[in-house]
Amino acid sequence: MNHPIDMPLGTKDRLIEAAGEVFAEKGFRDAKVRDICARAGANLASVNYHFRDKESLYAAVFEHARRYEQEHYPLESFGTHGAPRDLLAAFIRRFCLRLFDAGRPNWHVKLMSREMLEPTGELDTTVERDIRPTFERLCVIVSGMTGLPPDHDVTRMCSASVIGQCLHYHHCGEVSRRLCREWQEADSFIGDVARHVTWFSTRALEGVRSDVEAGRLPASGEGEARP
Amino acid sequence: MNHPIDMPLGTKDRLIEAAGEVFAEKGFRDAKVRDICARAGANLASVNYHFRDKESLYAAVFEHARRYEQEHYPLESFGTHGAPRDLLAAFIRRFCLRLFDAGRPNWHVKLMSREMLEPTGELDTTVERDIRPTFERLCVIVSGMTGLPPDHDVTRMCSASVIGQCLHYHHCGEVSRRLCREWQEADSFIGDVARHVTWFSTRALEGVRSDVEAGRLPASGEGEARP
DNA sequence: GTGCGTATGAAACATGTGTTTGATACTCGA
DNA sequence: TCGAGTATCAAACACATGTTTCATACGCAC
Repeated sequence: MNHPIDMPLGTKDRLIEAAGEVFAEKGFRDAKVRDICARAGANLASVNYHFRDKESLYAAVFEHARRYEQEHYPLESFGTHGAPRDLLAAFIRRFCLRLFDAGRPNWHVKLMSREMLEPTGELDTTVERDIRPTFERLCVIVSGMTGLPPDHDVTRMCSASVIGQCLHYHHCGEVSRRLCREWQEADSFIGDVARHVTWFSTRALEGVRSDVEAGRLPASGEGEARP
Repeated sequence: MNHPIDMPLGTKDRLIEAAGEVFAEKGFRDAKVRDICARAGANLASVNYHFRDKESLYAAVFEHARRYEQEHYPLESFGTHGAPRDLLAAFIRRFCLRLFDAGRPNWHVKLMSREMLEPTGELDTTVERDIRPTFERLCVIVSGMTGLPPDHDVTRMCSASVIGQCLHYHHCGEVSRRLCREWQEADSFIGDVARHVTWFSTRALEGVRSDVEAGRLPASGEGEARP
């Protein structure tokens, strides 16, 4: 039976929450059903009762995470009015919040990182339902700054540069924690990252725009990559 | 007994090679000793004979990878002469080659990605021996472009922006493969990425420099992060 | 050839772990 | 109160997988 709203969470939901944490921490294989059940305060058999097996639980966790993200951080539904650089700043700030806001279930992004390293079917679903619309939205914003169409290769790679900078602090968090301990520990961490990425990217895109207007597009595909 | 040079590789070395591949593909836990031995064409017991156990094999794989990287892609030993922007371009190209050059054991970077998600002791060693000197080297180059000291927060975050862009195509390779299939498949992929990151970052750093010279440093640590 | 250290082989062992089972308790409508 | 559907529980099961064992083969000094 479905659980009533505003109740201390039924077993099924507690399992999803606990599973999310454990899957994010340990990965699918290393996550032990016994551990999940213990954290959820549920019996060992409950996973196989409420979900069919461990794998279906994994899928349920992803479904849950996707719904949560879209409800709380709807990145694709940005207003389209305003100066491109303001839109960019707002986008980056929202994106960083989504990445680092520890307010609520903070394991969503880590789960995604794992999927990227070793994709299962869940990645495809998430890309189409979540990532692609977000990325397209960013491309439109960046397009407004470069003066090139949203589907132009340069626009898309510039958008990837923006995303990449933000994600870096997440993916390589363990490394940068070791390189510059102070950063991550600062209360203003999220704001600092967002502000820096905005600054760096804005200046970059201004430079790109003037290059574009001067007709200085880089010739791509030339074989001069190797030293 | 140690194996003579230029021989078809002894069991111990074949095990390391095979283990590297499997660990990178599946992660430590999912990697099965039976699978590793099969790929190495060795007996099941050989892992426990040549190394003590699976974990020591993992350590040996990392040791091997670190040595290989330092021999083949010594990033920290760059020349310091030349215009900063040329040094930056060279650094980025070398770094991208190191990330994507499929020429030889291509599993090193993937192993590192896994360590970042879920650090074991190996990450610490690699950070100190490999990553930190590389990063410091980049900071000096970037410092030459911003006009700020190498250990200045702005310089370090700008360096992180450069690294982040490059790593993005690796960490999120599976995603960008789904978003823009053509990119990854192009022969010129490595060159394209390097060229774009260089372009984007150079323009950004020029902008940063003029902001710095005009005294327009962003006030950090302000509480204006949340919307 | 004999003997010793090293390496490989096939099989057995031990344990961690996902899943199933059958019993028991709880909820709610008739 | 009864009974059916639902949920929880402890125990057992089944299998994958890291490790060990012991037998055998190889290489080399004497």
